[in-house]
Amino acid sequence: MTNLPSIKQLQYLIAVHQHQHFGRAAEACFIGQSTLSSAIQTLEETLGCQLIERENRSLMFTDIGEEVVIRAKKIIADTMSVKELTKSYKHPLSGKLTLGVIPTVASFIAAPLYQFCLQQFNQLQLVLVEDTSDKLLDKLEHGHIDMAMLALPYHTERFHTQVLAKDHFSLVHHQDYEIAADVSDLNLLPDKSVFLLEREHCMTGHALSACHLNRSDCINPFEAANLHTLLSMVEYQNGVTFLPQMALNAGILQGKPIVTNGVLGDAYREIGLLWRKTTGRIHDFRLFSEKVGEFVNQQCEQAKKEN
Amino acid sequence: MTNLPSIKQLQYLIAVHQHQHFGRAAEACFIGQSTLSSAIQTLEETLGCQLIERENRSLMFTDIGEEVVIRAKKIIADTMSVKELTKSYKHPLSGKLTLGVIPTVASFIAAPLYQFCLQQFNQLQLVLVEDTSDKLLDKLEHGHIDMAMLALPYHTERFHTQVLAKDHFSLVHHQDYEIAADVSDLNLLPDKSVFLLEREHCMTGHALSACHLNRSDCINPFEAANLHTLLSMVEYQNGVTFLPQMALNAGILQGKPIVTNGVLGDAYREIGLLWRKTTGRIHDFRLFSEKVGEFVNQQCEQAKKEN
DNA sequence: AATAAATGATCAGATATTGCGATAGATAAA
DNA sequence: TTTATCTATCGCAATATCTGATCATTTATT
Repeated sequence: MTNLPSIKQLQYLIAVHQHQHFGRAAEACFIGQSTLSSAIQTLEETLGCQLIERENRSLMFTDIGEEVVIRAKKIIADTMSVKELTKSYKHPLSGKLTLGVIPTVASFIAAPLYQFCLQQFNQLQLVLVEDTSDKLLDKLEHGHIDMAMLALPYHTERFHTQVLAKDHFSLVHHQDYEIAADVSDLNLLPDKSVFLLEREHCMTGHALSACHLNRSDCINPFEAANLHTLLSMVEYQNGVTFLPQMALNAGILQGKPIVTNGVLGDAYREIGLLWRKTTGRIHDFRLFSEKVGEFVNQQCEQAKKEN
Repeated sequence: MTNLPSIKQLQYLIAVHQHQHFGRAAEACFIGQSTLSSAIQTLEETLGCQLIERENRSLMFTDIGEEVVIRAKKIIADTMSVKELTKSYKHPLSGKLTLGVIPTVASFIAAPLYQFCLQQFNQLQLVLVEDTSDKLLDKLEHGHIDMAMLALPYHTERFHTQVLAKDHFSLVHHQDYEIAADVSDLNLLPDKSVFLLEREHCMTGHALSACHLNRSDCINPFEAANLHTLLSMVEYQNGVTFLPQMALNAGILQGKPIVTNGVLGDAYREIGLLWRKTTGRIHDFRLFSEKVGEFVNQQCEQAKKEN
């Protein structure tokens, strides 16, 4: 058996790297400075090379030291995930779970989702975070959130993706606005009559591709930052836009002189849950996505036979 | 600081999993049986759940135990790679290095490459292994070989790929075989006049795509398993085939009544080195690929102004 | 049924590792 | 020079790891 570095040694090394200071690192690890000093020395011995250059009053990690720190971090993270794994096995869906949700979903289901989880998982302390898709993926990668709920398709190989539900788009317009009864090809809509969210918004892309909108002339250059601004434009400028079923079910049109023109056949976005592939709480997440999947499906349900 | 499982405990757990037997596992770890027994118990305690069901005369890993073993293996591998990393830093390119090479490369450069490495890296004990691309990637994944040299493009995201050199294809044919002086479009060659290796062979694909051969009629249905069989067919059946520069430079046509029709403009395969992304010998491999890259380039060099 | 072999758990005691506190040594700041 | 800061070192204590002998249980053999 080869003599490998120990978990503790790696933890201590990481601490020194974080604090760039032996004393403070030792404090953070709840051990004495001397202990840490000798631990690092032993580690350097087993690895057969210097990791840290101790100078007058400052530290300096060697190239190889930096590389070792990177790998050590991964090893520690993996080891902690083993503990998480066994813990979530013993106490399913307990403790804190931080879920990131994109705005065009959170607006409509954050509150009922929170209520739902409170009932379903009474051991769980759910924390919701609202942000854009990009930001959420960043947070997910860095461990600031445990899972992300966003609209698919969204290109990412980095994480495990679990599809929960289809959320169909409907065409909506002012109740007085006359529109051809049969709008099979949406590209035939009048010039500048289609209002959308800002271009960077993932829902804009989803609406465009799901509705096969390729004639840019019919799209109004105005870019809304949120759905309510968008709706007010549609209301006053007598245009049209696309709303996901989830928004309609949440009553976004209530009290407004805007009506839906019915669901558009195969135009939909998908709601999905993402998590880190290396997570230790895989059981938790599977269980969570199963239950929440049912809930989200319900939120996206199309009213049967509604005239 | 949370109480994490130790590296040793994980190693012992893996040993028990491998041997499915406490006694033999202990032996393999060079520790007493009692030590191992208590180590596993301590591990189960820190993880808070049972990993192994000890029965009458047999072992049985629990579901969670199996999962822990999988993750433990990764942690141990990563930890060992840290040791490798520092070792290769102290003694660059020393010890054993096992390199897999595909047949259509190995045939021509295995011997001179071995000689080259003997001179360049006198601390290195190079072991060459010849096998097909697929098999080599399998071996690479399972750690049976350290690097693989194969012909690109070859689709794989699993490994780091380092391109070494372009190896151009030339059209060759029997010296008495008349061929249009200007064969700009190879699809115009006579029916069944093009001989190739078997369909599964990566060089077949590379030749086809590099030479933009899309008219299947001109390809002879015979499939050769190696280049020498292929050449004998070309020789006796008066057909043509494509050979990489590497083969020509190695003198494969010497003594044969076969001549080259000159290099085909942009028709080439690339020779590349692949290694596991998580390797600890990254410095070694970079150094190796740099030097060997020069060597392979030389082996693929096209004779200037040769008439 | 009696006996032997196999296997993992347990215990006391040895050894190794990890920990602490005090202090030394070296350097920079006052 | 004095003081403050910082890591290394040393003796010693606590803890973890390891060993060898032994136990309890089950299975195979006689």
